[in-house]
Amino acid sequence: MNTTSNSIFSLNDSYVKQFQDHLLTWYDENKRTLPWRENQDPYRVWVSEIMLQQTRVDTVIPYFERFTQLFPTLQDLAYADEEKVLKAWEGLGYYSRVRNLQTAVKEVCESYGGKVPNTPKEIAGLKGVGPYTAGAILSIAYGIPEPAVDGNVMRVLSRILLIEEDISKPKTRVLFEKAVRELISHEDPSSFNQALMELGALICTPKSPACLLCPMRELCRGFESGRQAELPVKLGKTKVRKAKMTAGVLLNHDGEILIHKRPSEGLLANMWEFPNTEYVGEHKDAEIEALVGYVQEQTNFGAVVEEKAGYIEHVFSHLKWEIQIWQGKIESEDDLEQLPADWKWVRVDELENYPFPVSHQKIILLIKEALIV
DNA sequence: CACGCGTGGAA
DNA sequence: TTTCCAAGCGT
Repeated sequence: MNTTSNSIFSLNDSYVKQFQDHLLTWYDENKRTLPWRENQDPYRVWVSEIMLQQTRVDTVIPYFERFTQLFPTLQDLAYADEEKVLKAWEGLGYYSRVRNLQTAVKEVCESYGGKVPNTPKEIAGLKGVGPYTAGAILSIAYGIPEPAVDGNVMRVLSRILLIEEDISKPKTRVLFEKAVRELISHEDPSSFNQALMELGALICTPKSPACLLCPMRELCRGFESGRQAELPVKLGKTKVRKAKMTAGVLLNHDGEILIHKRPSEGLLANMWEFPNTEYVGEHKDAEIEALVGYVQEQTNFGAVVEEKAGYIEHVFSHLKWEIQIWQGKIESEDDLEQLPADWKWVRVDELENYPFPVSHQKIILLIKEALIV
């Protein structure tokens, strides 16, 4: 047996075996019952992994239940109307995830006979499937010993192995993948990868980790040196740009509201919204002028703004919208049916049929509470 | 590589 | 209230 150092992490066979035993035993006794753990259906595993990207488990659970009920199989999703798919994702954020997912399952139907591929190269080639998700599907659905390195894994391993590389650097992930390749159980790669993440979620949390409850404590170099709270090293900055927005709830003669479908790329792609634009200036004249000008440009309609209907703030990961909301109407003798593509007149009770981002759901709430429509 | 891309929870 | 996120990926 090789009992000497066999890696850049100085992991000998004995350490690796203990690592696996402690981790897998703890996982077996403490893992949560989650809807995507009911079986190993690659499609369901895939959906869950996409939903869980940058999103909390508690948030995902109801979405996963509803989504898999609406689209039980890969084929159901592949052939579904994109609007229905976005509606099922409404409120979950990062909407390109689900459009990429649908693109990818179509690809699986066309190129892989409807069966999710099980090789790293093929699966990583699918839209929206990066290094983490590829490893997660391969290990969890197919039992293949590939690393699945997410934020949890980097946090947990940075502490246990005392790795001080900056985890905000993309290159650092590769280092952790090397570590996982040396540690991963070949008997149960699925449980091993999930256990690392589960430990990160339940014990080895970002702030004040529960080291006294941790099954890995005696194997943890971070704990041993009392430096677990300093890890992982994560540099980088958070700057949120503020944008002053003006939005309109604009009615036609039939009391219908004007809405717009956003472009297919960029922020909130393909989601619906009320006509809005960024403005410069301090006073209400600037807000009204910007809004009316935007509507004129886009639809060729003349809007008449009547009164302030409210104010809403909405914070994105990288942007803050400060939205002034105006109520008004479209004054046009022209044929109101001549709407440009991606614009629509809808009744209040029809709004629920369209996918709106949360920022504009707040406007819908204002309409239902305050406006007479 | 750096940045854009949502949302709601926790401290 | 402010900060930092939470099972990342595309460009």
